[in-house]
Amino acid sequence: MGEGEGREFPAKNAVAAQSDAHGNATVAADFPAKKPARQLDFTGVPSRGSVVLPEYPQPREVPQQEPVAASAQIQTHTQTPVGAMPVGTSHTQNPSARSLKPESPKSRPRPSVEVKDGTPKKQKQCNCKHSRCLKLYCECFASGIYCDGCNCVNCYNNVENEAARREAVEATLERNPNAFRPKIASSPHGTRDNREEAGEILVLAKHNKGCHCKKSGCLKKYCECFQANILCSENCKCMDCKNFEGSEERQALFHGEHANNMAYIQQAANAAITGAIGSSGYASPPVSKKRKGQELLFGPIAKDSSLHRLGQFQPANPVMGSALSSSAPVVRAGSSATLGPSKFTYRSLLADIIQPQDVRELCSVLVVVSEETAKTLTDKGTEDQTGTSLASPTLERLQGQKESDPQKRVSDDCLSANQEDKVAPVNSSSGGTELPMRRPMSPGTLALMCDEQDTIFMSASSPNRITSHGCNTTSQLHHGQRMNEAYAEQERVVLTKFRDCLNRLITFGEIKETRCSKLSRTEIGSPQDPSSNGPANARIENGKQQVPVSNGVAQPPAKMPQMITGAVSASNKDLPKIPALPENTDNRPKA
DNA sequence: GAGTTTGAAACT
DNA sequence: CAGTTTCAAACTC
Repeated sequence: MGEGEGREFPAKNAVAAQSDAHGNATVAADFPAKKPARQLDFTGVPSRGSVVLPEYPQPREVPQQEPVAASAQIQTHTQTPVGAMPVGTSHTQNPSARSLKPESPKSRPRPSVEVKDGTPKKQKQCNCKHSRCLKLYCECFASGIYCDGCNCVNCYNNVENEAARREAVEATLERNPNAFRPKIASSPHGTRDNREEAGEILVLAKHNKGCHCKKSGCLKKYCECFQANILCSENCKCMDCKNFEGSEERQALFHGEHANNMAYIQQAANAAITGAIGSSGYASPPVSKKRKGQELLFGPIAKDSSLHRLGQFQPANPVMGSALSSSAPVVRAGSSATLGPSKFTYRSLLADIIQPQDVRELCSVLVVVSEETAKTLTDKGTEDQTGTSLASPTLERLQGQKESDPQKRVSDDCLSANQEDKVAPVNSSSGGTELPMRRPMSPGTLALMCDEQDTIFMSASSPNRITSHGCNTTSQLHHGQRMNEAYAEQERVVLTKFRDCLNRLITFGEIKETRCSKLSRTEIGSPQDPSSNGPANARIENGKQQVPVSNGVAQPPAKMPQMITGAVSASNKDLPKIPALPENTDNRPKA
């Protein structure tokens, strides 16, 4: 029979293995005639009643908690074993004793042992009448156990009919090799374990095949996902699903009876994340999934779950929803692998840290750096030619810059830039309104357009330099060579700085992610104050930006400038006013 | 407890 | 793969 076949269970399950041993055939054979009852090991599932399985082969990830008493299938595969029932206990309640049943005595506890209040309850007993308990319709069969104490009629799911049963198992596996495998898979995120206990909902696990509910809104036990106490996932093809994170209906359902279930924890976590990130951060769609027909909105995605999923993600909360839609890069994650079933709407952790003005500031810094580099190089050239050093502070800075760590460099640069602005604004002869020579450029432009660098270099040059560049025809060749080197150096410095900024952003993003992650776990119990990541927490020491620590968790700076410039926030006001990026394009000085 | 509803499983 | 039928659990009254 295949019990074994196909399934991995056997392997995992020692006991099972023996029966399955793989083979298929073994079942009967191996089946010790009555293993106490263990049934097919095929599942790997916990045995419900019977015997066995010392341990579950598969870690079932999904602990089910809750209510679910679910149907055998799910239960079996999932819930049962899983957390809820300690193998030993539950099912085993009546272990051996069961009389296998042709008759189905009702003595045996069914597989689905529910454990509430810590008290294992009796497992369900099937009531099959037409399937002989040899099809998956039968929860016992589906769970891989013999019927025992059930109310079924004409049952063949027992030792006495092992042969028939084996055949049935084989047939079933033939149709679907995964028939006896757990239907619920946990998500990659392993955070759930800590919360399983208290009736938290397992939102991270998901149904392998997904449900296909049409009328239950996936909020009734008809729905396998709901029954397994998990949220519907992208695997589902249900309609009008309300079993998703943030669903009001779902919340209402759990509210009261499961006040502290996972749903709330998750929500709180979301809230925490949102708070940490900003109002436009994560949003859980309070609105229920749309019906497939509604998907007009989403286009032809439909059928597959994608559409469906989109529906699920819809922000129900008008506020959040709008925030979501308005904020640029909102990634809907949720799909499986990663976010998995958890349908959080993902938004960059840096979303609220990086403001448009910050980008502008970054551009300013880069431009300033570019200028300084150009200036320095030019001065050097001049020095070379004249033999005199200009002893420019800028030069010193730049020189030092190359030696110091990037962060310090950035910081210094920023400061220097600011200073320079105050003291001797480069190219700002005409005052604030005129486009400074240091035309703001997008990082991308700075990084990618070498030609632009030339322009900047040229424009950044002082009149003197220009003069020297352009007027001294005799030294043009030599000068040209130097210029090339200067460009290269200039580009190197600018790109280096930009790279440093990006690296810092990445670092902070990671820090924030970690922090949010922790927050989400602890949020419910002891909400942390999101404000902890305020600007005040970012400090710069020794030119190096220090990551503030709060509650043991590194705090990313709340404000971008600190990351970009590595300088004090005060630098903002010192920075030259820079027109919006797009506007500059045409204003760049022509060399 | 009978009847209805529902959706997975099985079948075509 | 889609549509239909079968089946048994979940649900309603």
